Parts: sequence; C-alpha cells; structure tokens
Amino acid sequence: MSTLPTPGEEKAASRNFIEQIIDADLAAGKNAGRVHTRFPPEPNGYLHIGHAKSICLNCGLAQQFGGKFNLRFDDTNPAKEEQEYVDSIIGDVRWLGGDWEDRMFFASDYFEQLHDWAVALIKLSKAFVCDLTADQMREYRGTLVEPGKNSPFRERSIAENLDLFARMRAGEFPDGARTLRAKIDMAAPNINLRDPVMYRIKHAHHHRTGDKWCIYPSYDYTHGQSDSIEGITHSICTLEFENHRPLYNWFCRELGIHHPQQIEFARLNLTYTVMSKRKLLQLVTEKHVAGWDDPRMLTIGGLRRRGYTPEAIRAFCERIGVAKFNSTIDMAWLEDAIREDLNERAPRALAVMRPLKVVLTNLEPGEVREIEAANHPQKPELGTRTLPLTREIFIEQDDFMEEAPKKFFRLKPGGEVRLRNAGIILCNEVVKDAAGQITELHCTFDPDHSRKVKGTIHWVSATRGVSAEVRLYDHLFAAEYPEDVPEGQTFLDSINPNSLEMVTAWVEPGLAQAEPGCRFQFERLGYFCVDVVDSQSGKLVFNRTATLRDSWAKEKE
RNA sequence: UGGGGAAUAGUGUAACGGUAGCACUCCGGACUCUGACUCCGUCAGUCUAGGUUCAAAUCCUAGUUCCCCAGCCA
Repeated sequence: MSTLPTPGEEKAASRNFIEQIIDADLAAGKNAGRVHTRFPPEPNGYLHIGHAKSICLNCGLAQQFGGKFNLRFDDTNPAKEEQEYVDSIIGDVRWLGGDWEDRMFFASDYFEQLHDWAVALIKLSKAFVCDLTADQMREYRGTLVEPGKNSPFRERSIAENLDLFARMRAGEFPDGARTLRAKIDMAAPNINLRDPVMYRIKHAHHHRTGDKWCIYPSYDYTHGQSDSIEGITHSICTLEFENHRPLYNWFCRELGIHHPQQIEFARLNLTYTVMSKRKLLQLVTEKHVAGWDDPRMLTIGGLRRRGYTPEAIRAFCERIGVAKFNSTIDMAWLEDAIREDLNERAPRALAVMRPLKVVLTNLEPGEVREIEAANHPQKPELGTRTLPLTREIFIEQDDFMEEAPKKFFRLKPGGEVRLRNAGIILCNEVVKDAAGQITELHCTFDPDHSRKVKGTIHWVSATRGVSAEVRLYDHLFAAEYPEDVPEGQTFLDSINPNSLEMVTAWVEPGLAQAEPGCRFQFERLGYFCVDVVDSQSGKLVFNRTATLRDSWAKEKE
C-alpha cells in the first residue's frame, strides 16, 4: 500500500509520525526487527470509510516494513456482537485488499488465558472482587476534578477474592452483582486508572463461545494482552484511547508479558457526512437510506455498491495522510480518488440521461449506420465497439439551447455540433407542441469528420438504444458539517432531500449485456456501474459513482 | 476546578535550530472528437504575545482555541 523510498533518491519521501516511530524502533533493534500490526474491529456493526483508513494504515505499514498484519475481532461484549457482522467485516477487509494470511483471531480465543491472568493478578494482590453496584461505583469513582475513594471491598483477602471470582465464573451471581477490578489508584488524575473493571457478569450468549462464559473481560483488560499474545509490535488505534494507554501498559507490565507499543492517530472525518456508528445506524433504522449498503452510505458496502474500487479507497487513504490533528477531509478528495482510478480503467460508453429526440432528416427510416468508437481515448489496446446511428436519436436536453449564450459550445438553432464518434449535425428546425414545449429537433447529418467544430455531444440511437434506470446520487447531507447544527436541530435536519434522483435513461445497445458490478464512463456525464443488487437483464439499473468535473457548470454561474 | 492530546495556505500533510516543501481545491492558460483527461502557470501558510539564538514552525515562558476522559461499551 505504501512504498519505501527507493535508495539513492535525492530526497527521502516524507514520513508520517508512525513511520518515524517504527524507523526509530528498527534502528534501536526493538522487537528483533519485527513489525506486526493488526486491525481490531468489534463485530457490532458494518465497516465504513473511517475503518478503511485504519485498515490501510495497519496493513500498509506491515507491507512497507516487511512485517505482518492480523485481523482480530474484539468480541468481548456478547450483548452487542453478532456473527453477521463478523462475516461482513471479513468480506470488507478482504475486498479492500487487507491480507491477514492465516492470522484471523478473536479476543474470545483468549478468554481462558485472560482468565488465568486475572487469577494471577488476584494472587499478586493486584485485583479484587468488588460488590459495589454500578451506581455506587460511579459515586466512588469521583469526578474529573475530584479523586475517587477506595471501594470497601478493596482489601479482601486473596483467598476470598479467588473464591468469589471462581463463583462469578461458575454463574452463582446475577448480572451486575460483582465485578473484578484492577487495584491501581482511586486518586489517579486519569480516571481510567481508578480501579478499572476487568470482568463483569453477563449471562449472555456469545456468538462464538456460546454459553461457556457468564463473565466477560472488559476492553481495557483484553486489548493489550490480545496484542501481546499475537506478538503485535505496534498497536495502532485512534486518539480517544490515549487516556487508556497507561492502563494498557499497566496490564502488560504487571503480567510481565510481551509489551506492544500503543500509538494513537486521528480518526477520519469527512465533509457532508457523519461517521459515528450510532448515526449511521439511525440513518438505516429510520429509513433515510435503503440499508447499510445504500450507495449514499460511506460504509465499505455502500461504497462498493456505489462503484468505488478498493484501489481508489486505498489511494485516498494514502493521500489524506496520518497525524494526530483532528482534521476534516473534503469529500471531494474521495471523489477525486475514484475519478482518477476509473479514468484509467473504465471503458467509455454513451448514455443519455434526459433525452431530447433528434431526427436526422437525411437518413432513411430503418437505415442503420455502423459507427466505430474507441473504448478509451488514451488506450487503444482497450479496443473499439460499434454504435448504431439511426434516423432518430436522443441527445441530452442540456446540450440544446434555443437562445444560447456565446460560450455555449453545443447545439443551437442553425448551429453545428459534433456527434461523438459519428459526424457533425446541423440544426435546421426546432419542433414544438401546442404548449410551446420542444418535442424534437430536425437536423442534417454530415459524416465528414475532418471539419473542426467547437462542441461534441453524446447521443444514443432512439430505436436501437436500450432504456435503463439510472440512480443519480449526491451527498447524503446538504450541510458541509452535518453535526454542527443550530440549537434544537439534529444532524438529520441537514439531510439532502435530493441525494437520490432516479431517471430513465437511454444507453448504447451493447450495455444490455453488462454484468452487475461493471463500471463505465458515460462520456461527458460521469462514472456509472451496474447495480449488483437490483439490475437484471432486461431491466438494467446503473448507479452513478461520480460525476465528471464540469467546468461548464461553473461557467454558467 | 483535574488529566491527556492537538494547532503550518481554502483543505490535508512535510520540514525535527539553517531556503517553509508537496498534494488537492481555487484562479488563469495550452491541448482536445468527452467543457473529461493531460500539460503549464498564478495566488495563498507557521494560533497569539514575549524571550533565547547569528538563525525559531522547531527551544523557553505566558496565553488562546479545539478534541478526548467521570460505561459493568469499544
């Protein structure tokens, strides 16, 4: 995903702060020169573009330094986790190109070891069973500015703690009755160090361990040790875990086990969208979108269905960089990334979104001229295809103006324009209905290609083209920062009412055979893909992945 | 009246006491059978105030602003 600067290069490629840390570790001989990272999702939802940043970072670092990359599920809370999410996450990470080889793990794989370590900490007097209720524990914890006070159960004997913990595991107590806590410091200014919970009682069915356990380890007690077991060297997570690092270190140190280094980076924020799982879920459950894979969603599934490529997403993640500053990336960068990729690889096609009929009066009814068209203007190796030109064709309504401004390079009465790949037409007559609406144009066709005309427009045969449903997507939110809302409003108030427009378009006949997932550039319009869910032969559905840049649209304003 | 982080063009990101660089955007231009692509060019930045130094984005002092933390969530 990233590449090392080639030796001998004048100036070394700039390195982000994590690469610099690893450079220094390697130089110091840490971890015997190993680099081992991991992506540790909790299987409680679908992955989104923010996770892609983490996946690309972790996986890219491993690749760059000749190291390894694990996929590990942090499945310590059975109340929220499901196999369905595990499956979708595996598919998404793989689709993005993350390669964990044979190293897919689950924190639940380590439950027995984690339990044994907890017993060891009890024996060291570093952990105790606490009978405080959740409410009481909150009171004892103190506040951000006041120290907490010790639990009355903090000084239980090792024997009693061992007995109680065993009985917790054996299922003798109801949910919430007791916890196992680390014995650290109730006066610590970092609240995470105020005797944090290691185990809680939850009589819940776990998607992997079933009913084997009724006590479950907390994130803080699980994460670092799981990293340690896997031999992770650099445990990369997001900024909100900075306050947890001392705890991460405490467990590794007290247990005397391999001690990975936790490094925090800023999570991804994008304009015109929201990123939190909760809000994404709300969009789905309140039916503001059609589902988790709605092409307007920035979930990996949504992006995939929208027509994004893994390569584009990786290029995007590469370009945004990694730092500790809470930044917000302009959504246009994501769109640029897919345009850049698809411009290279997407075959060109002709399609008309809003048809205006044009009669080529010098062609016979029933006459079909075969027009050869290149599949890619810069890549002759992609070959050509044949387009049928007939007496009746469709052009885009936008490509004709009765009273055109001087810089309008398209068709106007008495004017000429080039039909992409075919020839030049001259507009002789504008036909209108009784209401004065333009119904069709009468033009004469000139197959001579040599003449220069200013404009070129796309077209589709009205008799040979096929119709298709085309879904034109725009940003899901109209506001650049949907979360910055006036008092009394929520992010939902800035939903863009026009984020989806459906049109019945006409596409060149060859597209009738396009397989679901196929991507094209509809010339002068944008990049489109055949929808993998709803498209069928005979009932084509295209999703607009991204528009092309349109300097004429700016000019008009 | 706590603790932990972060501030560099419009947006991101480098520079680690020694020429503030790169990318995207914007704007201008060239090219063009896609008003696309490509190419060329312009504009534009160190949060503030002091200090140290021949030299400060970088070190020091004092402020300002923003983010995170009081789950038996992760």
